[in-house]
Order: sequence, then structure tokens, then C-alpha cells
Amino acid sequence: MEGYDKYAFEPFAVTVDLAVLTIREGRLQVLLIERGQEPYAGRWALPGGFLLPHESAGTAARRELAEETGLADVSGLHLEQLRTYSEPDRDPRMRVVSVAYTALLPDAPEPRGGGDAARARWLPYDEAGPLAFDHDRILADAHDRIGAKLEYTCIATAFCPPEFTLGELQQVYETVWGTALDRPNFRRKVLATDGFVAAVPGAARLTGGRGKPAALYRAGPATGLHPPLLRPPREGRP
Amino acid sequence: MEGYDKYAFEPFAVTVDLAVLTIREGRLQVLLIERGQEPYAGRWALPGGFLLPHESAGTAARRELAEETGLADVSGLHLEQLRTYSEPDRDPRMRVVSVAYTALLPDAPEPRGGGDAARARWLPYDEAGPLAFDHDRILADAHDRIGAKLEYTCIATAFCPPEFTLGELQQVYETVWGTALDRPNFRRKVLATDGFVAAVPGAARLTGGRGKPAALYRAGPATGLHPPLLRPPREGRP
DNA sequence: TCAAAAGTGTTTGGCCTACACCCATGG
DNA sequence: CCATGGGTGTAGGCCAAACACTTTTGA
Repeated sequence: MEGYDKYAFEPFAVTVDLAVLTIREGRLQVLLIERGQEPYAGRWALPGGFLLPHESAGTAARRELAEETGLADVSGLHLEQLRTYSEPDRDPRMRVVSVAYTALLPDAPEPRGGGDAARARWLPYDEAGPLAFDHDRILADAHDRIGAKLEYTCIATAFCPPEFTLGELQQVYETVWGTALDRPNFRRKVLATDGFVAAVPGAARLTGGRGKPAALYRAGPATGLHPPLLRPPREGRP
Repeated sequence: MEGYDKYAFEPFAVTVDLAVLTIREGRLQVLLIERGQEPYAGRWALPGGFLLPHESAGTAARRELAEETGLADVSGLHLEQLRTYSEPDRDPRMRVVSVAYTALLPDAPEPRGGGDAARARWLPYDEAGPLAFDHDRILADAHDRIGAKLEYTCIATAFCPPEFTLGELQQVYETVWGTALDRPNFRRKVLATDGFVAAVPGAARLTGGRGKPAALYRAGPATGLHPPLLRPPREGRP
């Protein structure tokens, strides 16, 4: 690093890309913006943007998240770094290194167009492609990561509103994993894990219009899941 | 991104940093280079360097790994992206965004000085700090990640030579986790996991000079561990 | 013949799966 | 009173922790 001339090379641009996931209508959905200009004009892409000169990638990601979702308070949302994409040809215009983040949202307000007045919308995860740039890969990596982290962390509550039922929490797992779970066993597993959820005394809510009202819970202080909540092995070969 | 002037901002430098880990003398050790110039002159740091203009971060990391270790063939080594560090003040000279990688080595040759003629050496993990820049944090993150991945992946074999005994494999787990494991149970667990290791027929090796010669194994084709090999819960509270 | 390291066997308990069953509510 | 979703109970099985025991080598 010594003797490096900071202007010797063509500069690298550094951006953040966001895979913003939520569960709407029982489906995993992702926040996309429509590109107005070339390259990939008219195609959908993940929201994102450049790092400002005095900003870390995490700060930039949270700023972009607020801009793109239009939410006033974005501080409580789950945001975590996914990985960095740096293939030389990933943007045909110039060298762009992008730090990708995954954000999880509970309720899903319709997005307003971002700062650059582009169209923004939620789209079901499996109808999202093909996206601009290498965003298909980023989105797939985000899905993989979230699916894996459901097994050994408590992030599932990040998809839920402040108060939620165990049925709603189970739907998070089922939606992301694409598999059905046994309700009694899921319930026991969650309640047995210390600090995963905390009961709201006396509260209850009707979920489907019919049926017994469900008890309400809040996210607990725990972050890890020991032992993990393993997803059922798939029927076919992996 | 539209209308972005690639020279409008002070350029970002993009580097890779490597946490190169190995097990020597029964201890987890890390490859460090001594800084010759300010800032942090005389301090030890993780090896690393700038991305070349047409190089991805992964390519740069593998190039640096070859340069710093002096190994001729570095293609079979385990190298994986850790995360990206982008705090604005992490390098006092300029804005540097660094993509950190973790590399795992089996045997550990003494390193030759890197391309910039700096001193390089192996140091036990727990004697490594304090390092230059934010490298203490990067190194700790690498250790955390490797410890976690031992539970649900087969990367432990990356610390072992091509042919190894189950005792050596167990020492990898014990060294990284800092806990003792039950040998019979470890053995059963590893052999029960399809594709983790494959026996080398007829081969055996004496390990401690005394005792029964141990059968030899090679790394199998599996990458994931289902079910995981969970580390024993720590005695104190987490 | 002993120490050291590899490898096998066995018991026990816990957790997890699967499924049967009861409860509360709206139509 | 039936459909729907929430919640409890329980029998069986698999897995893994714990530990006793055998085997093979060098000294």
C-alpha cells in the first residue's frame, strides 16, 4: 500500500445494493425499482446507490433503505451485509464494486418512488427475474442466506410486526423455506428457546376471521438459536 | 446511478485483506506482515493489497495469497469472502474500502516476505493483537465465522493435508473452538455424515510416535453437514 | 509389560416427529 | 353444529453424550 498514488488508477465506484424482503399475501416479496435509462432500461433492479464521501456502506444502505421505502423511521429494521460483488464487467459503464445488503421488513407499505423518481414496487420473489446487472444472483444469494439464518438465528421476527402470533411466525418459516411445518412442534420449539419470543399478557388476535384467537408475542432479546431449528430434509436428492 | 460523473468524487480505493489461518503446533495461527511505514509503522497487519483495474476481489485475494505465502500452487486452498469494511476513517490516508477474505491452509511453510519485501510470519491467534488499522476486528470476525462454519460445513478438512487421520481432524475442531471433544462420538459423527471423509484403503500413519497407527482419510465431496456438528454449549452464560 | 493413541460397544436420556385430541370463535 | 385455526398431550424412535473396554504400536 505504501507509495500508492490515489489517482494512478481509473477510480473505482463503490455502491450499495439492497435486497429488501418482506412477506405480503403469504408470499416472499422483494422491493424493485424500474430502470429509466440504459443499460438495462425498462428492466427491474434492486434499489441502491453510491456511497457518499464520508459514509460507510452500512450508513449508505440505511439511507437508501429509507429513501426507497419512504418509511420515516428505518432504525429498527433488520439490515445486514450480504457480500460484495466486484466482477470487472458487472456494470458496462465503469468499474463498480457493490456491497450488497439484505433488509427484512414486517408490514409492507406500497413504496414511493425513490429519490430519482423511478417506479418502485413489490414483486413476488419467484416472479422477479430477470433483473438488471447481476442482481438476480444477489437476490438469490440473499434468499439463500435468509433461509439458512432462519435455522440458527432469531431473524424470523424481523418479518413480523411488533406483536405477532406464533402462526404468523410459522408462516415466515414456511414462506421462505417453501415447506410446511408441523404446528405443535414448531410452537414447542419456539417457546422452548429462551428469549426467542415473549408473551404479551392477556392479548389475543383473530387471524383468519374464524377460529380461536391467538395469543400475541413480541420478539425476545435472543439473537441465536441453540439448538437450531433445522428445516426438514428435502425429498429429492440435494 | 444515471448521470454519475466518475471523477466527481474523491476516488475510493478498493483493497482486499486476508485472514490466512492455519494450525501449527496444535495452535491456531495467523499470517501477519510487519508494516515498514506510517501509519502503524512496526505494527503487524493482515496481508492484503489493491485490486488491479481488471481484477475481481476474489482474483486479487488469490493473487495476494500466492504472493504472501510464497506457495506455487494456491488453487486448491480454501478461500472465501468474509465481509467488507468501509468505515470512512479506517485508513487515515484516504478512503479505503476493503473486502476481507478468509483463507485456510493445511501445512504451514514459513512465509517468505511478500512482494514489498516486508517481514512476514505466523503468529498464534491469541497473541496477534493489537494489529494495524481495523485488522483486529477483521481477524476476530474471521475466527467467529470459521468457528461457526465448522458446525454446519465440511471446511475443517481445509486445515488438513490431503491425507489425514480422524484425530487430526478432531484437533482442528478442538483448536478452533477451544474445547475438548469426545473422540468416539466425534468419530461416529464424521463417518456417519455421507461424503465428509473417504477412507484411503490400507493406509495408516503413526501420529504421536507411540500408539496404534491411525487410518488415513481424504476430504470427501460433501460441502454441507446435515445434521450439523454442534459445538458443546459453553459453561458460563453467553 | 506399560503408556499412549486408535477404535468399538453399550447404556441412557433427551429431543424431535408424527399424530390424536381438545378449545374457542364465526357463520 | 360445523368449519377453521389455536393449543395440549403423548408414544415411538432416532441421535448423541458419557464412559467402559479392546486393539495396536513404541519404549
